[in-house]
Amino acid sequence: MGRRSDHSREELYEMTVAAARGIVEAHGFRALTVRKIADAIGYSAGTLYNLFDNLDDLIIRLNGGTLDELFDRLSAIEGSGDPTLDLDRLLGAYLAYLEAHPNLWNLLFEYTRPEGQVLPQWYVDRVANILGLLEQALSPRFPEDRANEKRHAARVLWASLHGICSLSQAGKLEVVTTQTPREM
Amino acid sequence: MGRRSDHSREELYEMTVAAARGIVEAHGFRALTVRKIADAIGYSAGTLYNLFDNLDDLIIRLNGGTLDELFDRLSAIEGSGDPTLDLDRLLGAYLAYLEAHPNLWNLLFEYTRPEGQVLPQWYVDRVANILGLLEQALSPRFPEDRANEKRHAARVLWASLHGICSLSQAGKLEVVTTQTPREM
DNA sequence: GGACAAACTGAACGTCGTTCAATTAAATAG
DNA sequence: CTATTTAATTGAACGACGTTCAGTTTGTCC
Repeated sequence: MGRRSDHSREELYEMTVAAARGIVEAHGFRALTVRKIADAIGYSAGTLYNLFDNLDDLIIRLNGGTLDELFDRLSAIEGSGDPTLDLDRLLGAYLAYLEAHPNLWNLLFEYTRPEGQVLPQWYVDRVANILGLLEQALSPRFPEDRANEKRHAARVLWASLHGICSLSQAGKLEVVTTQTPREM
Repeated sequence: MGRRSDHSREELYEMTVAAARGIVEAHGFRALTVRKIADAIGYSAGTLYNLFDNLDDLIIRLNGGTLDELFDRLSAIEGSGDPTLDLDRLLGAYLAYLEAHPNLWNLLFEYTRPEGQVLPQWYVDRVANILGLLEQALSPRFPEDRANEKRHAARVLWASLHGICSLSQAGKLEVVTTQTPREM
């Protein structure tokens, strides 16, 4: 079969990412294969290589969308100026997203790139944007000339939270503790 | 080729785990395949299935050895009774091990089991033993009737540290911060 | 209407984890 | 010492994976 005109390039791109997302949400990231995505959208596997460099690229685009969604949820929270309260709200929204889309969150962190590969700049920027929301909430605690310490604090906080969620999600803490991530 | 008597079953087991460890340390956990391990010890791939259920099983045994090594390093530290000092020493030993064997540490956490599979009890016990060392260092801070809170604190501490090391190791923080795990 | 370019496919390649009949050697029995 | 049983080892095979690409079909432009 040759050229088809069922969908534009952009439509195909959206369909592909949506199909990939559906597979991950339904069956976890181990179930995500090029052939299954192709089947889901009614095209052959080779076609996907017109749209993406490879599966790695596709996953990163999908993860980019997840980061966008996460940013939207977190940035929808209006700041009160009280760091304790704001951090609590951010945490709540973050955990709510994690609980609603555990497999997407999983793909975000458990999928690591082949060695030597670096994340594209646009991806790094989106992570930085989310960290920016954290910094904003922390602002009242830091004078303006200590922006570096604020950056630092936001990252330590983020990484620690990540550790709790990560181990909990992987079931590596459940066997030792019955606490939920929220309690921890 | 039929039965050989080059090595006993135990020797073969040790050789296999050692070969797997060598591959992971040298080339990362993505390079770990059954065929490469078999080549490294001069046997065929099928032979490994006499010793291990599957690659998953083999990896867990290897990780078990890593946990043992980690426990040995950490338990070699004699407690001073001062939690701050003891925790600092434990942290130092932990980070030293991580820096010395980054790929082994990687395999310990980045490798997640297929869905539905639970970790064997002996594996869970070894994790609990390491957490026990943390609890021991925390002891002076907690009265005896608050053992649960101590357990809790040890796990939050552990998970947070894990998050920092995990993101740093994966290069997901380097792009946003230049801090080393030790500083964080 | 003919030439060109883009999209799409099916088959193929090499690799992976895993299984298994066949083969060989050790262990045991008579 | 030989015959039989038992255990270890292999090579070939299976199905699935990511990826490539020659060949085919369709749209587009002059």
